[in-house]
Amino acid sequence: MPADTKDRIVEAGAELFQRQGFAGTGIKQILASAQAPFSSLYHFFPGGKDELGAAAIKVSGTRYQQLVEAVFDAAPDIERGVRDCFEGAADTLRATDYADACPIATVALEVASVNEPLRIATAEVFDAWIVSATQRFRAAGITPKRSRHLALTTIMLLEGAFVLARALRSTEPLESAGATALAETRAALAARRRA
Amino acid sequence: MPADTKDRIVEAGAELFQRQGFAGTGIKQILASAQAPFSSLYHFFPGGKDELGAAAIKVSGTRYQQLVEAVFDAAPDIERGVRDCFEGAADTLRATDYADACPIATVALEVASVNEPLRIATAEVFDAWIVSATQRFRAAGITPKRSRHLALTTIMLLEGAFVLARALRSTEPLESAGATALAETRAALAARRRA
DNA sequence: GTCTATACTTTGATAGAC
DNA sequence: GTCTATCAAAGTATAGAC
Repeated sequence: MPADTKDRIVEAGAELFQRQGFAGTGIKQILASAQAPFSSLYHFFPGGKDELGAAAIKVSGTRYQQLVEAVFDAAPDIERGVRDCFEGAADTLRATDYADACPIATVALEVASVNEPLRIATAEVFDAWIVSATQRFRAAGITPKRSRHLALTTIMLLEGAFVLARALRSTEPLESAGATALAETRAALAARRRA
Repeated sequence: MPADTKDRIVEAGAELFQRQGFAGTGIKQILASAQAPFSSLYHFFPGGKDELGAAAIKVSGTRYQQLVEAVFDAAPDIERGVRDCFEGAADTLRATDYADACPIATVALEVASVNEPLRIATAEVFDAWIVSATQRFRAAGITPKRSRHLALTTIMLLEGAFVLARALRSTEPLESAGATALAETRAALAARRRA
């Protein structure tokens, strides 16, 4: 629960953008949800909706990364970490009636070709995720090149599973994606042992 | 090049929805792009924007499936078909300045939690894709269960790669996803041979 | 089927008092 | 920092003549 007004606005924006998209969410709805006065938007964000959007992307993208890293840190090994990520994502989807998946994917697709500043904001988040995951695999002894490939694959499987899961209202995609991510991780670990 | 007015409207809507999303595209923009009179929208689509959206999802989703099936039909074997799909998608992304990826993913994420009729329209398209890909793998001798898993994995890798590629303005994700899809396909084919 | 005109709502954004 | 009032523009949708 954020303390000051600015934080409440960013949090409310992040949540609504995640569920309804950027264009589909009005700033009045955000301020009402944040229980903040209307004028405070332009007080804290002179750049208006776009500036708020960039802040929301950064905050929710960073928080999701921390969440995933916490899952990996809590797991006994990296294979379990991968598995727990997909299972946790499936749990969240079910618990939120298939509303909460990736915090920025919807906005990323919306803005990719029409709003360059926001596109860059989403790119920076994805970049950070890739770097973080790559580092995690490298720490497990996988080669740098293969670690990046595995990081990309894991993230793409998760993002693709989110698209299908939300549309189909099923966690079958998450289970399938998790199994593939696990198989790829094991293959990379096996290659490491052979080296 | 569609002949009559209704087709032009659907085509224009499909293209704009794909690139800018559903909420981010106005019906006036669609009609202007289709060079159609404003009143004809409600003549052909009494249900307004939502009905047009459902028609656009169905048309572009079906066409994309046919495109992919044509790629597989033209390939000498299923492994090459998988590879050609990802390479073709990468070519299209580069050729369109990272605008044309999945025709319905943006809309699917936007509407999943806020517009049930459109969510169902996207689900029907994804379902058809999954069934089509599953059948394709089964025809190659892979078991039904594993064929569905492989179909889901392939589609998810493509969708996830589209998200990252458009945000990062890079085809690296497509290359990585294609390599993983190919590896999974080969593993499934190898398991078939052992049976 | 198409044309013009328009109703109504919501949008993002601003001004000025307090 | 917040309040009220308000703006112009864009949004969807409808009516009625032709």
